[in-house]
Amino acid sequence: MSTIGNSQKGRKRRPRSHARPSAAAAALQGLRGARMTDVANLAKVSAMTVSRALRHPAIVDPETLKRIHGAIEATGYLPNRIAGSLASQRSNIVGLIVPSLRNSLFAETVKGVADTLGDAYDLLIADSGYVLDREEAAVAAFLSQRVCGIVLHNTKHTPRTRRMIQSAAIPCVETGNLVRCPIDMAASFSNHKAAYDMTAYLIGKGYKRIAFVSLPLDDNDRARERQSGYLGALKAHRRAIDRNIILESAPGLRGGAEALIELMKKRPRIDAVFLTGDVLATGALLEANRKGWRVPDDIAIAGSDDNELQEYVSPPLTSVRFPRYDIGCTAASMLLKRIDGVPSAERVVDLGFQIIPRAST
Amino acid sequence: MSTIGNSQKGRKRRPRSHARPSAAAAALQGLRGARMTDVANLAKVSAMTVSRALRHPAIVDPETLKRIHGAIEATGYLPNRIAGSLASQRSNIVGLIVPSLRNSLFAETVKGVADTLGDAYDLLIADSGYVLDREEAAVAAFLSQRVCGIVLHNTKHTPRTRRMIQSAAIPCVETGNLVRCPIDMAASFSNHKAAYDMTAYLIGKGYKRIAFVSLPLDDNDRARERQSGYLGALKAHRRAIDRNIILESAPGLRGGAEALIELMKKRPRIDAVFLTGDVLATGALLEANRKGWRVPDDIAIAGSDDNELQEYVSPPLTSVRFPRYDIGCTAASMLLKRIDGVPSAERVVDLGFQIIPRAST
DNA sequence: TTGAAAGCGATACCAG
DNA sequence: CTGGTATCGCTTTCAA
Repeated sequence: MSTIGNSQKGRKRRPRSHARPSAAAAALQGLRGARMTDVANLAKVSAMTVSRALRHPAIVDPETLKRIHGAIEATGYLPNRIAGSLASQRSNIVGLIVPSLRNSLFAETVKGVADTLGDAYDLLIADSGYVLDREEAAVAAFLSQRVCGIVLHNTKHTPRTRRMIQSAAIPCVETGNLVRCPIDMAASFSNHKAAYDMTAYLIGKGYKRIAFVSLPLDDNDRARERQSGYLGALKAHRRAIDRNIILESAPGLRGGAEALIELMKKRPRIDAVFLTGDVLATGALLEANRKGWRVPDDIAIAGSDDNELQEYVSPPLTSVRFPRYDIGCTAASMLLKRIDGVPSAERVVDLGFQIIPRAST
Repeated sequence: MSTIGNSQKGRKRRPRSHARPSAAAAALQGLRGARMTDVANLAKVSAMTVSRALRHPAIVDPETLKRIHGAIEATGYLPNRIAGSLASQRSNIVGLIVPSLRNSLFAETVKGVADTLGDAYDLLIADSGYVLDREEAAVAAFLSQRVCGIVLHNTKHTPRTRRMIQSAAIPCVETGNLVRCPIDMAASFSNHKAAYDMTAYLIGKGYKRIAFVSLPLDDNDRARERQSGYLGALKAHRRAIDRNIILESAPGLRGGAEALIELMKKRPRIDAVFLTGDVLATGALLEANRKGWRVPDDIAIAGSDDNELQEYVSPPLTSVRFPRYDIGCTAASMLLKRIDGVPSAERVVDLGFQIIPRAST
C-alpha cells in the first residue's frame, strides 16, 4: 500500500538479460525504450487501446485519444514495427534491387519509387552489381526481412530468384525492360523498340553506315534488347549488317570516347553512331569536339537516356528519353494497389519513350 | 494410431485467421512459408537446434547439420528475421538518409556504405529532400523499424532528431561535413577548408576578382560552410569582399549557366568564378563555350566535386575532389565496429579532399 | 551437443 | 468504445 505511486504496474518482468543501458537513466529521461504497455499504463488504458489510437484513431474516444497522445509524448514512445509486423504478419518495407547504385539512371527510378511510397512504407535497397547471383542473394535477404513487395530492375533472373518470389507470393514489379512474362508485374518501356526507332530515325535522316555501341551484353538483357532493335531496323530497311561497326564498350565517358576513336580509325566511312547506355554518347561527342571532328557533318552521334547534359553539350545530342522517374512511380503504385487488394488492371505497363531530335544528327 | 505418417506434429495450430493462400498448394509445393519448426520436424530435431545450425554451425553435430540443411532445402525455408529480431532485440538493418536520391554525388556514398555493409546487413534508404523536418520523419521511421545504426548526410538537424537518436542509443555517423559536435560520430571532410583552399589557390594563380556561386544556403550546412571558407580566404589575403559577386544558384547545368551569365552581365570585370555544388561549374563552362567566352583567358572557372565529366570537358575543369565513396565505407565500418562492440578509436574522422588543377584556371 | 520453457512487443479476435 | 487472451516465429536461458 505504498503511496509513492502506481508505477509498479508499468515496469515489471524483463527477466532475460538484455541489459538496457541503465534503467535509472531511462527513468530520468522518461524516454529510452518505452513500450506500448508503458504508454497504456500512463494513459490508464489497455495496450490494445493504444494500438487502436495509433492505427484507427477514428474509433477511439477523443478524450482517450488525447490522454494517449499525451502519454506518447511524455514517454517518447516510438512504435516497434518489428513486433507489429510479426503480430500482424505484414510489413511496411519495400525492397528494391538495382544493377548499380552509382549509376544516376537508376537514381531516377529509385526516387520515383521512394516518392510514391510516401511515409507509410520504408525502402530497402540493394545493388546487384549486374550479377544475377547477387540479385538472388539480395532477394533472399529481402524475403527474410519479409518485405511486402519487391521492385527489380533486372528482367533476367536465376531460376531460384523467380521461384523464391513466386513462393513468397508477394507483389513484384520488374522495371528494366518490358517483358512478356514477368515474374509478377512489369512497368517499363521496350528497349528493343527504342533502339529500333532510333535506328530507323537515323536511316530516315539519310545516314548510310550507322554504327552501334552498347554496354557489354553479358547478363544485361537491356543491352541485348537494344542491339536486337538496332539489327531489326537495319534488316527492315534492307541495310547490310557489318559486325565490325557493332561494339560493346566499357562504361563511362571514356568508354564512349574510346569507342568513337576505334570506329573512326577502323571504318572512316561510317557516317553515324548510335551509342546507347550509360554516358557513352556524351563521351563520344566530347571526344569528337576535342579531335575537331565535326558533328554531324563528319559523323552524326545519337544517344539514349536523355538528360540535361545531352541537351547542354555542343551540339546538343539527339537522344531517346526514357520515363525513368515515372517508371519508379508506376512500379510503386502497382505494388501498393496489390498490397491494398485493389483488383489489378494490367500486369504489364508500357510507359513508352520519346525520340528527341537535336543538332547532333 | 494412424500409420499415415507423423506429419501431425508439423502442422497444427494457426487458429487466427491469417488465411494462408491454400494450405493444400503449400503442401504440394512444400515451399510456401515454412517455419523453423517445420524444418526442425523434418530434420527430427528441435527448433533450437535449427536456430543454432544457422547461427553457430560450429557447435552443432555435423550429421545433424547435414539433416537440417537437407530439410531447409526441402522446405525452401527462409528465416524470418522479423521474428528473429524481435526475439534477439537486435536488427541487421542500417538506415541511411540523403538529401536527394537523384543526385549522383550521394550515390557514391550510398555505394560505399552498401559495399562495406556486405551481405550481413540490409540498407534502408530515405530522402530528406533537403528539409530538416523530413529528415526527422525519416529518423522516426527508421527507429520504429529498429535499425541497428544510422548514417546521415546532413549535419544540421532538428532538436528532436538529435534527441531521438541519442535516446535510442544506436550508433550514428554524419557524413556531409566535418562537424565538431556530432550526434555520435562523423566521417567527412571540411567543406570550409575545401572552399578556403580553392579560393586561396585561385588567388595564388593571380586572379583578382573571384566570384563565388553555391546552392542556396538555406537549411544547407555544406553550402554555408563553403561560402564561409571562400570569405575566410579572401579575408586572410586582404581581398575586398563584394556581395554582388556572391550568388546562390538553382541546381543543375542550367543553374550554373545562368549564374555565369548573370555575373558576366553585372560585373564584367571578374576574372574568375568558383562554383561549388551540384554540376554548377560544368554548366558554367559549357555556357562559356557556347557564348564564345575563352576559359581561362576571359574568365577562369573552378568547380568542386570532381568527376569524370569535369575532366572530359574542354578545357578540363580545375576542381576539388571529395572522397565520397571512402566516406561511405568509413561511415559503415565505424557503425559496424560499434555494433560489434569494438572500442571506438576516434569519433570524428577527416577524410580530406584534393585540389585538382586543370586548364580552366 | 541438444531440448523445454519463457519471453520479445505488438495485433487479431472476441467478449463486454 | 474498451479490454483480455492467445498468438506471430524466433532466441535466450537453463537444464539435461
